[in-house]
Amino acid sequence: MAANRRPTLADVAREVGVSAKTVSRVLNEDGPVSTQTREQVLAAVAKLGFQPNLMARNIRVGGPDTTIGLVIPDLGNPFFGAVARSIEDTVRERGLTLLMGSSADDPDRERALTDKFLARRVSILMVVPSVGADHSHLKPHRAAGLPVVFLDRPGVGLATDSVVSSNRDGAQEGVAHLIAHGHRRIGFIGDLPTKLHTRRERLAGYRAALQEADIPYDRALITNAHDQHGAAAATSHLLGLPEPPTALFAGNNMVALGIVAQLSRSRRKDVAFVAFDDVPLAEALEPALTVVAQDPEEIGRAAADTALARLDGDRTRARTITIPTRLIVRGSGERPAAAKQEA
Amino acid sequence: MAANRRPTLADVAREVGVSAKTVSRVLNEDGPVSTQTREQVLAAVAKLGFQPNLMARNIRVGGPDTTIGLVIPDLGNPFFGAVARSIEDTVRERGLTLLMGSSADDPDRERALTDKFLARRVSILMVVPSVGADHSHLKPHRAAGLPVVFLDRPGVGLATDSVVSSNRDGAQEGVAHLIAHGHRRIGFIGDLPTKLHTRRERLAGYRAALQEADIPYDRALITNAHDQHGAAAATSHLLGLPEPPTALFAGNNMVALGIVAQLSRSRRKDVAFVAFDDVPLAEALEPALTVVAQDPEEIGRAAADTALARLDGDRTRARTITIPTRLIVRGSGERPAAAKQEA
DNA sequence: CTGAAAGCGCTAACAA
DNA sequence: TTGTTAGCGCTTTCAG
Repeated sequence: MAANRRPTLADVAREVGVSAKTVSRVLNEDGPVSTQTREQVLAAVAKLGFQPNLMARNIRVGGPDTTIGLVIPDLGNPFFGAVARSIEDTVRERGLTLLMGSSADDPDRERALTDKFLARRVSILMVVPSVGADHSHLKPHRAAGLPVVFLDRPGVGLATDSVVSSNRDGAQEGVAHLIAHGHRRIGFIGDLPTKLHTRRERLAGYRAALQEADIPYDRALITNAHDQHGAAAATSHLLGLPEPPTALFAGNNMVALGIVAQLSRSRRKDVAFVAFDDVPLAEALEPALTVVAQDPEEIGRAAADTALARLDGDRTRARTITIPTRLIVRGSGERPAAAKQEA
Repeated sequence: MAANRRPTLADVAREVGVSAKTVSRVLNEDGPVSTQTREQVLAAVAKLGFQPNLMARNIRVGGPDTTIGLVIPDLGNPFFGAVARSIEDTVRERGLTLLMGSSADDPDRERALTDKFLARRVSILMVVPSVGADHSHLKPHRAAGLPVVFLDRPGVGLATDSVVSSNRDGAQEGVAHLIAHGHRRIGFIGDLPTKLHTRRERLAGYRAALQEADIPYDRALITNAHDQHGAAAATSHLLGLPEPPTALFAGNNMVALGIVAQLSRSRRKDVAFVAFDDVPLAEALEPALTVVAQDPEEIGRAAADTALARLDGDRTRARTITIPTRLIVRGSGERPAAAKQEA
């Protein structure tokens, strides 16, 4: 229990025989200090192992803390990991540190996290909104100048900046790719819960592609899955249908992993496949996986840039930034459709 | 510039017509408060949108902040993402929030981050040590009761808890698997920089396996790579050798991705392959990828449990916890060795 | 160039 | 059950 108190500014001051304010001046390169005392102070700081208490400083200065609060669904999901890295890279030179937490897509956990972040007086708040979450409680904070940015999905109850992928267009392009290769029965495995913005948008893109090609929409071909395991089950289900699809479209990276695994296990090389969001080793699969790639780096950078601009006084109206996706054709979308396709 | 000051405890108190301390009591469920005033206070809190300033509270209470500082090499690496998730899951119920930053394996950045975390008075500090970093500056903090845990690698200059994988044994097991299938020339592609603890340990395991089988160690078969791209180049290099290896061993997940990609591009199905650390879709590759799997969940949990025990007063001596790895045989290690193998 | 006093938002300790 | 005073560690303000 050697809980010896950590040294304070006063301790350093006493050590040198100056006032606390002088030490403060040295440390913050505030007012003028003689080289003489500066050296002494620095020496004492080193000797005592003094670390200024940032919380005390912030309290006094009154400004926000130099942190940026980030709420994502899952710290372990590589997509959000990549977004977080990009945010950090962008804000680092401004001296901001990341305060992170995962919501597990639960509105209550999301609220608990944002409340904690607000209590810490973060400089910026970024949230991947959970389904069912309402964000009107953030209104006064935004009004008071706190930059709030929604990531990956729009928020509810608060008009603020958001950064999303071109979900609808991207999905449409991916499905059109399958259609161009002769497929007319295309299974869709989207996110769960089905109310998820990304699930809706990507399904809309799917439908748009069908419509464009005059292919009727068959509800039986639409399923959803929350994780890799569920996606594998959904794949089995779809392929076991009386009139099974000849191609599959994955609504996100986790679903893609599940589909690939299941197709591999069941040795179904005849099923064409396009995934939304890229996955590692996509190019090493056989056939290589064609994807609609998102751009997590750009999403993170755009979010951070927008937030920093707000911090710098940008008071223009809230904007939604859409980051383009990119169809990467690698082969899996080109497996021939079954012979029974109609003209 | 509507920078209207955020409401304080005093504002709430004034609104209700009570003292600040009474509001404080309500919010912290401290001393007794009449139901009457409690209601009024709560109403005022809601009306004003008051959020207690956690920094001010911490200053006064004197204790550490309810955060846990975590320094990892790269927020985008799924392995560390999984570790972070596990840590968060373990500490959540204690009310601790994650403060994260990536060091890019640069000692200076690592130091900058730990200093920031210390200045914030984190409750716990967890670090994946960079090569070349010295941690003796943490000594007084640890002595003062701050739990410090090293992750994935041991730290330098500070005796404290650390949690690592069974790198040596795991690598030995993986390489022995290749040897058991007839391979005698096995290429090793490890981490960069070569001083990395994991690189050394895993190479030691590689050598132990060779020795066990009386296979001479050939330095020409040892390379290293920092990322996927470098690993692909190293693969080409090894396979272009006058006496090329018939099997490869990957020193980490990123290297594994690079090797798989390169073998795929060059259509080299004849090369056997085992990787340290699992990767997504390993089972869907052809052949499926045999790996020495790490257990990031368990690493995170062990680290968090240890740190929490320290926080609760555990003063036993520093321990190193080794989390076992597990050989997952999926096929890629079993490709037959080239015919020219000697007895 | 340096110091003393006051105060940031909150809570511990002691009254009332 | 409630209020008052003091002070956490730091910086601002104003004097020396």
